[in-house]
Amino acid sequence: MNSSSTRRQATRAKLYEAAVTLIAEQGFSATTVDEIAERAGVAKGTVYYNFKSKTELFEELLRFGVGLLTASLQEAADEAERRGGTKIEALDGMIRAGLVFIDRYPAFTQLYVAELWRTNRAWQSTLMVVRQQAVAVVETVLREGVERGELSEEIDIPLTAAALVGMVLVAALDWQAFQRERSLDDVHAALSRLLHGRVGGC
Amino acid sequence: MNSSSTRRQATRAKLYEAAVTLIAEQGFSATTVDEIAERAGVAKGTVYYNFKSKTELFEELLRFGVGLLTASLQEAADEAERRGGTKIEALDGMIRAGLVFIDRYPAFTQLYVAELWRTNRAWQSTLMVVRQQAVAVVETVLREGVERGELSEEIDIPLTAAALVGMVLVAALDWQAFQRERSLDDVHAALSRLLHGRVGGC
DNA sequence: GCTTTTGCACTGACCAGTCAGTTCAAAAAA
DNA sequence: TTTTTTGAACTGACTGGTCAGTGCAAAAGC
Repeated sequence: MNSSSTRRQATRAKLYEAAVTLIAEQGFSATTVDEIAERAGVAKGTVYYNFKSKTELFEELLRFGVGLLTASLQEAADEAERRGGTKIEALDGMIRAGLVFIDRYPAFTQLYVAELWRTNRAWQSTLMVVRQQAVAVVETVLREGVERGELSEEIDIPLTAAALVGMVLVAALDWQAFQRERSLDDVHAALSRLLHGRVGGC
Repeated sequence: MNSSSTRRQATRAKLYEAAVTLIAEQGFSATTVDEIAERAGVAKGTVYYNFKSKTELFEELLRFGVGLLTASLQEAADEAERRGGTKIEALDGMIRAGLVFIDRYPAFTQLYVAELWRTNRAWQSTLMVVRQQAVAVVETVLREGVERGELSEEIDIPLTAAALVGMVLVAALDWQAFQRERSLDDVHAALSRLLHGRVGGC
């Protein structure tokens, strides 16, 4: 049972890997199950042995990917806490963690952004849940920062969290798509400056 | 001749209107030409009488929409200039203009974000051009701000522009999708605070 | 001896694009 | 003025192709 379930896990991983790239490039509807199977080096029947449908494969992929992102944001936040840093430092660390994630899994990020605000889709509810997990990590850090008096009491936590996530997401995707020559440190520096309010004179 | 060309324009407008909503909701591939025609109250043949293909309809829609956005950003920048405001004030006005645009055309914004970072798509080149127009407006204001000494010389213009655009885009879409109860002023205030660096103590 | 994977033929729904034909307002003819 | 003609705009049934999902017997792995 144990060895056979790792075997299943391996084919699932191959299918995720294949699906994420294809769907990021072409979108969900334009990507065929035959393509996914071929890219994964697996028979079409295997896709349906492992997943109920194309949609279910995609939903599990979303859960899987956002799980990774959330964990890595949380880890960055905990790391700052452990070192006794400020919450601004924690946010800075999370920006970097976000960039590293996007750098490693650009296709997933692309796909996530493309699907997030669609309405009337089968996986809408899955996305809502999964988005909330990720944003909640940022909101928590903001809330703790306000409580400790490190952040202004007047900030609007949900909106600021959304704006910060957006800033990182879009800057990173733009970097990947249109400004490949820049280093991760360049991007991090630019975002960090914005976070610290060092754009205007101040 | 005159009345017939306005008739054409009217059907084209109806088709844009129908297509933008459907594609924003479902994506390009998942939206059928039959659906677009039905929503527009027009026969399928009419779509093909007015546009070479489904893709061409979509490309013209992109050009049309980003044209509107660029114009409204530029207008906000000019308005600040006319009043002799600082470049930070200009950026603030552009943030508001962006929010107003997204509030009025949420479907278009959704669709733009969903398609922007896809690779291997037929309209890729159209999108590149059109994105550059929009980002260039922001970059110009940043550059002028640095020249005048109002903004730090150390900011990275292309990356900061991308980050600002992303901040507005994502915060606004999140507002529309998940935080409907907030007012445009709330969202503007939150973003403005981030722009002015009033999140941390400073 | 189970679970898992393969290979492949098949079905039925769906859909982009076509095309022969219709509509109608305005120009030309009577 | 009335009648006829013209052609741009529009219509919707139809076609050829594509694709999600099925079924199943045989092989491979554990």
